[in-house]
Amino acid sequence: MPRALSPAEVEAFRDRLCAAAERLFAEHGPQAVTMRQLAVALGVSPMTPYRYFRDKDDILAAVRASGFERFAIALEAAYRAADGPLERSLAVGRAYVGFALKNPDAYRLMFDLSQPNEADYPDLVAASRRARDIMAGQATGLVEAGLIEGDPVLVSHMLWAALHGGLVLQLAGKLSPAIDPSALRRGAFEAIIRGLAGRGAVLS
Amino acid sequence: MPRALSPAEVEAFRDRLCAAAERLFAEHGPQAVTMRQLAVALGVSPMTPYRYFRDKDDILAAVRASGFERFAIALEAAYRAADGPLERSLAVGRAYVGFALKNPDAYRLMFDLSQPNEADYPDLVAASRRARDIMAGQATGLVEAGLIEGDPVLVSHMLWAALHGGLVLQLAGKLSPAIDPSALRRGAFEAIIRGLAGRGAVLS
DNA sequence: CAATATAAGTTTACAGGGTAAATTAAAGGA
DNA sequence: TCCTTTAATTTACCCTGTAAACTTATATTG
Repeated sequence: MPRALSPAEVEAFRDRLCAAAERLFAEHGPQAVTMRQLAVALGVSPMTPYRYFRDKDDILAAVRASGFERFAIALEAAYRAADGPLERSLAVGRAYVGFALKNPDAYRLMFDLSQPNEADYPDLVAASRRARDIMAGQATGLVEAGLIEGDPVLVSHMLWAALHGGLVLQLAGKLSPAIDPSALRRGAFEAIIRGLAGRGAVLS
Repeated sequence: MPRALSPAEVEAFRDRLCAAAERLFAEHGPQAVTMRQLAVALGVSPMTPYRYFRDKDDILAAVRASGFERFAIALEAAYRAADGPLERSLAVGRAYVGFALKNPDAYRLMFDLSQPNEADYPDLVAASRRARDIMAGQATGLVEAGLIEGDPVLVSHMLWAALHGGLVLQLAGKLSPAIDPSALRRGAFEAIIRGLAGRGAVLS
């Protein structure tokens, strides 16, 4: 049905395609998310997606962007719901771990090292930055309250590294004995925040 | 020249092939390490590698295993050269970061989440375990010396997570402003060890 | 020494991948 | 009505990984 195709329709198609990609990814693994499989999932010919995305990398970037979007929303909600810097940090940490464990495939893809550099995908950069800003805000709160001493940016990086590193090693099966996921969610990583914020940690 | 082919010759071919794979990986990216490219790099026909490896995943597993081998050797050297638990942990941490920054491609591949599960590759499991054991030994030292309180396994996981998370976020370009690599090597991450071991950190 | 078995290596072939180019079909404006 | 525009499909190409058949050269055996 040529002629036109409103921005809303374009957006709708892109969303449907991203959703299909996420489903394929989650249900049949990374090697199953192929142009042709995506096409059949949408009941469309193999070349149709190219009207809406530059190429396959562009599609995967959109999927990652949508993941970061939902991720940022979850972190923001936790941030706003808690009050007091320490409580906020703990809540954000819980939300972070919760998201990763509830959406392991999305989280994997979002931080996959073999993915092309995100700099070429503005939407992805924006969504990614949104999540990073919450991490920075939470860390700044800890520093301003005197719970941790040091550069807020560095503190943010450290806490993020601790969370991400633990999750990624767990998801990769490198930790042995493996960590009980429910223990993770309950707050094994809170130990780091509490440990550092507990008194006088100085990061420089 | 059929008949025979000593174990040493087999090992030599496998090593040459792994080396070629690492070079392709480092010089032209992951998508360039293809069976046919590997074959031309060795001056051999495309099917010849299949005499020495089950399939492509088997080759990549061997490359990862050799990476973990060199990684473990570096950590062990640092571990032995230092004396005193804190010094040992700091030395191992420095060696860890040094290896990752000097061999970013190897490190990426070793911890790539989209790689098939390592459980199917005994050599990889062994090499991986060797590295993990050093991390565990170093953490146990900290706990036994009373520098950190808690389960040594958990302490090991936490420190490993902090190191790995920071490196991986850095390699993925997620940290902004990016960390100066030389600062990383000089010991930005020592802050975590020192912070935790500084006095009375309790991890549980 | 000649014949054969065996194993290293190559050639050929195929299914499935991403995507460029040509083609078709449907709708709005003249 | 016809023509332009554009969504969508069809076709085609080259590149993957790898199975199967074939070639070639030695080591063993008669």
